[in-house]
Amino acid sequence: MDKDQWQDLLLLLKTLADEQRLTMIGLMNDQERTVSEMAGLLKLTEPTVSHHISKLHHAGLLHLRMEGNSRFYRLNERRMAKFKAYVAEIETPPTEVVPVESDNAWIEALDWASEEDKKVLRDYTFDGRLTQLPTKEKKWLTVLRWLATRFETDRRYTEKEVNAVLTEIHRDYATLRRDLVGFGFMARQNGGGEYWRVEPEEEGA
Amino acid sequence: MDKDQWQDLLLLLKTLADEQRLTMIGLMNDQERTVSEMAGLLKLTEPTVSHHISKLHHAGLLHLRMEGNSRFYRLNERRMAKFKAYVAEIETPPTEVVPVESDNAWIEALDWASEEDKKVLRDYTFDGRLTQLPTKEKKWLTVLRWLATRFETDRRYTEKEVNAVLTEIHRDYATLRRDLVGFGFMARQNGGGEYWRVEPEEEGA
DNA sequence: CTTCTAATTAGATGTACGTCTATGAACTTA
DNA sequence: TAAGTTCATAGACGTACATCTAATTAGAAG
Repeated sequence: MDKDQWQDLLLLLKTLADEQRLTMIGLMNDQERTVSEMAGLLKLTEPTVSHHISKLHHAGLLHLRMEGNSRFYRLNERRMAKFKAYVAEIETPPTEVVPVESDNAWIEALDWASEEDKKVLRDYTFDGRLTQLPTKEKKWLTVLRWLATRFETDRRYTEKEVNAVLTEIHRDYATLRRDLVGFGFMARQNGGGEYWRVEPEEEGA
Repeated sequence: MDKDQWQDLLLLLKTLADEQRLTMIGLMNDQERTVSEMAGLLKLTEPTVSHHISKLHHAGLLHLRMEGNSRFYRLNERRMAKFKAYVAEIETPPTEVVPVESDNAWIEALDWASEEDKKVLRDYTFDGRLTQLPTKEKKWLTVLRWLATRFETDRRYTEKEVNAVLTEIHRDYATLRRDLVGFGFMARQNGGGEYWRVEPEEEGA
């Protein structure tokens, strides 16, 4: 278990370690529920349920379908499965030793990258950081695709969290963030500053 | 998952949903650790570590071996396995419907009880509560053995929690508690008011 | 008995967060 | 446009709790 996964596990634990939210998980299992419906069942006010929903949603645990005035939430089973997988190896230490990725070894380990992609990454990175932003769109897309993999799927990030991850890659995190969204690697919620990773073949079901 | 197990899961989630404690779990996996040792590794003061230890211990997640001035803690793997089993069915609702155990059906379901034991329980209980405390020691032991099963193994209870469970069985919870300890069905920590269930064949490993 | 060591307990402090009321935003329907 | 519905957001309030310093217990060693 690497450090990011361990932080992700921690997020999930904190999110689920609440009586009301754990109950809601049960309510939304195999069934769509609206906020007002759960407020009635749990005997809480709607804003309170809304608060819990936002926590669960931010942790990627919910699917949302909007229809008319109502928002139908239901459990994201893929995400729950991930949580269970984490818990299965929960004793594994956070692995304090970060391998430092001395050179470009990590590039070879990328299973999605073609030889051409790998060459681009070798050319434009040093020790895991971008040294320059490619201007050719094709190369830029390769870089963005790699950037996207730095984010967990099925999890919501605040803008601050996104920036924190991207700053590790390049000073100009704003450009990276904008194009990740612009080219469809990440999505952003209409109102708030919430982001999540999108995969081309995802959510098709 | 019944209501007690669900509350137990909640306790474990709350206990584990903390960065320091999750790290400690890693440190104590397959290895004994002392408080001062972990305080050094985590860069926390000893009282702080002690605080976290007590939470983990209360949740039954630790084994303790005392030697000289030091206390060696290590992970209780059986308890972690229980947690994992809970998580595996985490979506299962709390099962709000308590079957009410209309009559004595629950007695038949006790796998440890002989026919003689069952007769004692039928005679001295009504709707799951003790109607009278047997004076004959043999019958009393049967009752105590049953009472012990109302507690989770591998978990620590405060005196208040013990009383809460026992009050459901009989007004005179103090007598029940005293004899549970006196006859070796439960153990109590020397100083504080912490209790845990002991099984004759437990901890022998 | 005294001194040292290891850990817990007591008490204080600041932060995180669950819950509420009040308000605003987005959409539907008349 | 106006009125109604559903939910989210803002802000306030109180409790829970992670952490610290200081004091206390319990055992070991002198």
